[in-house]
Amino acid sequence: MTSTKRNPTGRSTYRHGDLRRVLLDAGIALAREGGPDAVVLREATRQAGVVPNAAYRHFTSRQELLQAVRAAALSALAIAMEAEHFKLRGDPHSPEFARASLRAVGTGYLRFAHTEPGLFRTAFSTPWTVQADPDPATAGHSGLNPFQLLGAALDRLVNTGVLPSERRFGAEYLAWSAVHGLALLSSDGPLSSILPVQREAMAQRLLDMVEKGL
Amino acid sequence: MTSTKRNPTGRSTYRHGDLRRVLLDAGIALAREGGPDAVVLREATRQAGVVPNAAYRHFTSRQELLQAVRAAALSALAIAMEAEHFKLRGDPHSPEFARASLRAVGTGYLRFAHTEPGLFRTAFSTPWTVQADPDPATAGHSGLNPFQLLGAALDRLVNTGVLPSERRFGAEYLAWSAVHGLALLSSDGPLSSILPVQREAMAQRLLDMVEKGL
DNA sequence: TGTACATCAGTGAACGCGCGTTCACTGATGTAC
DNA sequence: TGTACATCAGTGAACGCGCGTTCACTGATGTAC
Repeated sequence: MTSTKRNPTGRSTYRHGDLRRVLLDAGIALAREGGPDAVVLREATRQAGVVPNAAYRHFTSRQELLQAVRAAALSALAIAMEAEHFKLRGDPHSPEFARASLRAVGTGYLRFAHTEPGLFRTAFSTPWTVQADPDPATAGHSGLNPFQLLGAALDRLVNTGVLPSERRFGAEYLAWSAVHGLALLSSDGPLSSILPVQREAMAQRLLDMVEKGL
Repeated sequence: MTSTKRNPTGRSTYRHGDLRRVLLDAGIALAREGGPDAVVLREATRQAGVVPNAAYRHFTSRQELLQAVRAAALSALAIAMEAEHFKLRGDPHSPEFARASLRAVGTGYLRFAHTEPGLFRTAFSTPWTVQADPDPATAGHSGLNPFQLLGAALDRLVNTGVLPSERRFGAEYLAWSAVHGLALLSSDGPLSSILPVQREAMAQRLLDMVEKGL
C-alpha cells in the first residue's frame, strides 16, 4: 500500500510517478506558447511541481530537454500531415490519388504551421537535421517523419506516372521549400493575420504552383 | 583645439564621436555571427569601448537596437538582390529581361541567405512586418526594400505580357514562399552543407518551378 | 509474513553568470555675451 | 579674444532577475533472505 503522508510539494507520494513525461509535456506546452526560447528548464520543473534540479534525473541538460521537445513537435507535425492524408478517398494507385496525396501532405503541413506556430518554429529551430537521423520520436502514427511522408507522396507520383522519374531526384527540396516558405509566412509572418479563407486560397495556389512546376 | 588628455577608456576625447553608428555596427556584427539572439546590448557597448548604459543615449532599449539591426539586415538583403539584378543585360522592356529580372531577384535572395545566415535569420526574426511599414532603413540603393524589389520584378512580367494580369494579385507570396523556403533550407537547414554547385542547381530548379507555376 | 538493505528519484541550498536597466554624477563641447 | 554658462554624451556604481547547473542529502520503494 502507498503511503498517504503529504510532503511539502503537495504530492501524495515522495516519488513523482513519471516525471520525465511530465517535464516533456511541460516543455511542449512552453514551446507551444513561446517557441524554442520559451523551453526553460526551471519553468518546466515548476509546472511539474518539482524542484529545479530534479530534471537532471531525466535529462542531462536543458539542451536535451529541448531536443526531446523538438522531436515531439516534428512528430505532431507528421501526425497533422497524416490526418490530412487520411481524409483521401479513391483508388490509392490512381494518378488522381497521387496528386491529392501530395496536396494533402502540403495542406497538413500548412495547417499545422498556422495552428501551432510555436511548435512549428520549435521543430525547425537551429540547428537543423531533419532527415539525417530517422529518429522514431519524430515520426507520426505511420512511423514516417514529415520528410519521409513527403518523400512517399512524391514516390506515388512517380509510380503512377505523373512525375517523370528523372525529375524525382531532389524533388523533396523543391516541394518542401515552397510549402515551408508559405508555412513561415502563415505562422509568424505577414500572412498570419489574413482571413482564413484567403490563407487557404493562397495555400491551394501554392500547391498548384508546385504541382505544375515540379 | 581638442584635448589630448587620455581617459580610462582609451579614447582621446571624452565624447565618442558617433556612438550610435558604432553600436549599430557592433550589433550587426553580432547578428552576423549569431543571429538575433546574439544582439546583446552589453556586448555591443563592450565592442564600442563604452560603458553599458551609454547605449541608452542612442537607443531606448535593447529592443530598439535590435530593430535597427533588423532594418540594416533587410537593407543588406535588398542590396544583394540589386547586385544580382545589376548584372542583367539586354532590352529592359523585353519579356526575356522580365523573366531574368525575377530570377535575379530570387538568386540574390538565395545567395544572401547562404552567405549571411545570421543576418538573414535576423531580418526575418519574429515578429514580422516586412511590407507593412516601408521603412527607408530597410531599402537598398534603389530605395526599394526586398519585398518591393520582388513586386517590381513581377510588375515587369505583367508589363511585358509574360504574366497574365489576373494572376498578378498575391503572386508576391507565391514566389516569396518558394524562394524563402529554399533560402532557409540553404542558410541554416539541411541544404547548408551540400556542394555549392548542387545548391546553385537547386536554386535554378526552384526558380524554374516558380516561373512555370506562377 | 517480516525484516534488513541497496537503490535512486526527488530535496534543499547554493553557485556564478550575464543580462537589461536605473540613478546620480562629471566633464568636454559649443554658444552668448 | 576671453569668459561664463547651459547642454548632454558618457561615467561609475548598483539593482534585481532568472537562468543552468552542482553538491551533499533523504527517504520511499522493491528485493533478498
